[in-house]
Amino acid sequence: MNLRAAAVEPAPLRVCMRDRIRETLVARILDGTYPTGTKLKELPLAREFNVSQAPIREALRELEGSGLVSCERYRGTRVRGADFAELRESYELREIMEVRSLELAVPYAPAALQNFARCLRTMASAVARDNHEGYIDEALRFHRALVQGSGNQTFLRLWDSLHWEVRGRIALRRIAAQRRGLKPLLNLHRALLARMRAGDVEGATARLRALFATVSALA
Amino acid sequence: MNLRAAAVEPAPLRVCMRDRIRETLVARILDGTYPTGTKLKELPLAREFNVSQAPIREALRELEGSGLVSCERYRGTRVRGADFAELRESYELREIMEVRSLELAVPYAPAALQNFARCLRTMASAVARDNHEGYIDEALRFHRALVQGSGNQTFLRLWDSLHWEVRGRIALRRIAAQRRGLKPLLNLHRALLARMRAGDVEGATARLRALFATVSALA
DNA sequence: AACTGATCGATTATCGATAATCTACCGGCT
DNA sequence: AGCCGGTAGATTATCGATAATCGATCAGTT
Repeated sequence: MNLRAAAVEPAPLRVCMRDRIRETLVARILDGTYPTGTKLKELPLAREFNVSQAPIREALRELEGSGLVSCERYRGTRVRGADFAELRESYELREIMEVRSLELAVPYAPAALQNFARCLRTMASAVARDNHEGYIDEALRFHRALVQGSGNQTFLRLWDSLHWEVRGRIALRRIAAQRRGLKPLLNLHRALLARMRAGDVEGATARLRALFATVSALA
Repeated sequence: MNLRAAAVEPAPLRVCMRDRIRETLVARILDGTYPTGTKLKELPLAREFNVSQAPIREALRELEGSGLVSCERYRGTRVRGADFAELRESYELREIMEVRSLELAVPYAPAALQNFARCLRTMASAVARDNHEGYIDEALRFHRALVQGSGNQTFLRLWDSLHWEVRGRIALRRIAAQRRGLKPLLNLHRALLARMRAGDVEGATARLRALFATVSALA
């Protein structure tokens, strides 16, 4: 699932090596295959993907831009992100963006509210059937729509660049594995939507902050 | 002035073509030499910089990461940012980051407060001497330090990636050219620092928002 | 032994050329 | 005229090879 491509381009169409390589590397970094500090050497990667050095380098430059790796001239590329501190920082960033988006977007148009409600129904049925991945997919759509509602394209691009389709999955799986599962998160979303419907900015942002607090509490 | 490099690496040491090219392109995009929508063709750029296609492509990939251009497969790279709407969006993002940073960092340690005070003195003397560029440099240091104070590295990297050393300069020059000049901005900073000293989060964030409102009012 | 400087292997940066793909244009057909 | 398919030129994506740089090692000196 690539939310960004789905929203912006008609077809993902990954004919291009660079994209395939980049997505593979993103996944490996965020799921821990490459722990923080791992050196990503270009020629070995080139051999692994059966390509030349060029597409590897370009993929690495893109990752540098999204902050997952850092490069030092003539010294190579190292994995930067994905330890827990970094995950928490990203959530902090996401929180302030989503809170501000709420403030900018309330009151919502009926069509937007219907869209959120549809997401919520799908999330609920996923929880009912213990379909964690289904819940995660839909929750990400819900939160992305929240940011989209702000009308701030810069927010949306930033949100997309943080790769929640991978990194959110990691955090939510841990919550799903807890005793109470995803039910509390679902209920918080319900309360949030109710306040959004009521046009109650204060109440809505409070619920949204509570949602993020749940994730932060993972520790 | 490259704040990012100055803070992270000992020496910028731009021995590498990619960096020189990237910085040139950033400046051209943000100062309007390349208006929004301009197609950046690789071979002509390669000829201009007397390099081959490779370093150009990598520079473009980095710009894509920081959101200044967008690429479509086999269709090339176009300038994305730097119209006024985009500038406003970036300021919105910067505002929520700086406000949140304040909330996280208050109350400040004495050393940090002294640093802010030193910035402020430099800003004041620059205004007194009508040295706009000097004011801008120091104001950017002040605001960067604000974000740094949050301890959130992700915030800081994002702040750096927005190229305020170019884009902030553009906005502030317009304010400096107005009737009242930079004086009101300086006074708002003074008020802000006073509230920071007092450990008054509410008051400080209010002053900070007022600062950003001044910029947004540029229209 | 500690220090200095030269050298080698590994790795990144860049090059020049080729393959893949897109866009615009053109002629034939309905 | 308007539509379709194909071809040419422009542009991007990738390749394979070379140059530049780094880190570690080692000989020689004190």
